[in-house]
Amino acid sequence: MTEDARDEVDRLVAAWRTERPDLDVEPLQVLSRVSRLAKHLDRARRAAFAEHDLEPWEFDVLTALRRAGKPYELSPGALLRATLVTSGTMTNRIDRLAQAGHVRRRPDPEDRRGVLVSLTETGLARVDAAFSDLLRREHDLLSGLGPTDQRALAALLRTLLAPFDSPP
Amino acid sequence: MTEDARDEVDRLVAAWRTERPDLDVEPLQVLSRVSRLAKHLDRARRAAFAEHDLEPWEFDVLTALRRAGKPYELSPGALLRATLVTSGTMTNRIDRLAQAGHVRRRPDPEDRRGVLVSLTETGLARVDAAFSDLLRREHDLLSGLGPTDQRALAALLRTLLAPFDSPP
DNA sequence: GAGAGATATCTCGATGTCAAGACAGTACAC
DNA sequence: GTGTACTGTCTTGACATCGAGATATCTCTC
Repeated sequence: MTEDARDEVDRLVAAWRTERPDLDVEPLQVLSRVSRLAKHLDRARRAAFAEHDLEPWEFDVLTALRRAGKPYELSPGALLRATLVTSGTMTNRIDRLAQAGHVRRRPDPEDRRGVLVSLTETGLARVDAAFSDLLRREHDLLSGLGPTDQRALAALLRTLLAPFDSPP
Repeated sequence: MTEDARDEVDRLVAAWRTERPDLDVEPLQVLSRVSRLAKHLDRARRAAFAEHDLEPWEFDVLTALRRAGKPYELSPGALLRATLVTSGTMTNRIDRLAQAGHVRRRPDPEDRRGVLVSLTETGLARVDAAFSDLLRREHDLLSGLGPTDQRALAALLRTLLAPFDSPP
């Protein structure tokens, strides 16, 4: 391979090697790329959702409900675990989604502390359209890698992610 | 390998397959993992920097200056390109870093619109200590992968990142 | 069945970010 | 040289997030 496709992180690593030759900066090759890629993905997602009048945070909540299957209903607690945000943030998100008419809140009949949040018709339609669109764009972003490479990449990332998702 | 190490994304993909069997959700195997991993990394970094009394955003700016080499000086414009934030954010960051005594601002003698930002002694010491610490922790995060896997992962990520870093 | 601790949700204040625009200075063509 | 477009930095207002704490309810032990 004539992999001369240097990216921003290659330049960053080279700079560190000059400035701090005493340190092993190899971890940056992986982890800086993960962070930078995530930042670019956020921007791409924002652009994709704009066509459906959705913010990324709205999409995150709506897809969690959509994935739950009928009746598309989850507790705020389940939602915050799915989206990695704090409880205060989730309360705020649900408030605004309810105001926009995308979700509906009702008291949990089984637990009087609890609440259940469910998709409305318009919320369901909106998230389905946005999700199809997102997948189309993500497919394009990955077009630089063949199916084998994609699977290899997914497997490597899974290894890194596992300790976070299932704490020891 | 008994690769049964299902993570949160495997569950997410399985749920989508059930709910939207009409869609090809393979891209999520890669891109959802990138986003989720980045979120976990942010938290880990925040914890690491807390010991050095630095916020992640402070670290980002200080390392950009550190990497520049002596005299550790860059313009705000160069800094915002290095950190992927907007100009308003960078002005705010420099203000607070200057107030904290980590950087210093001076007018650019070559361009009267411009400003140059440089590390102070304490800024330099702080960033060097925090960076060593960060690398130690990142090294541990990657301990689940051998050197070959790490290189493979880095190469695959580079391919995805290249189109963003060097727009065609 | 009473009490202690855990759990679920919400409230509130502080903060970092962005987007849009203001302003000063520079560069280049004519 | 003058005018126009561009560049670099800063200002402002809106907003989403977090963290800590408040409140209500549940659960488990004795």
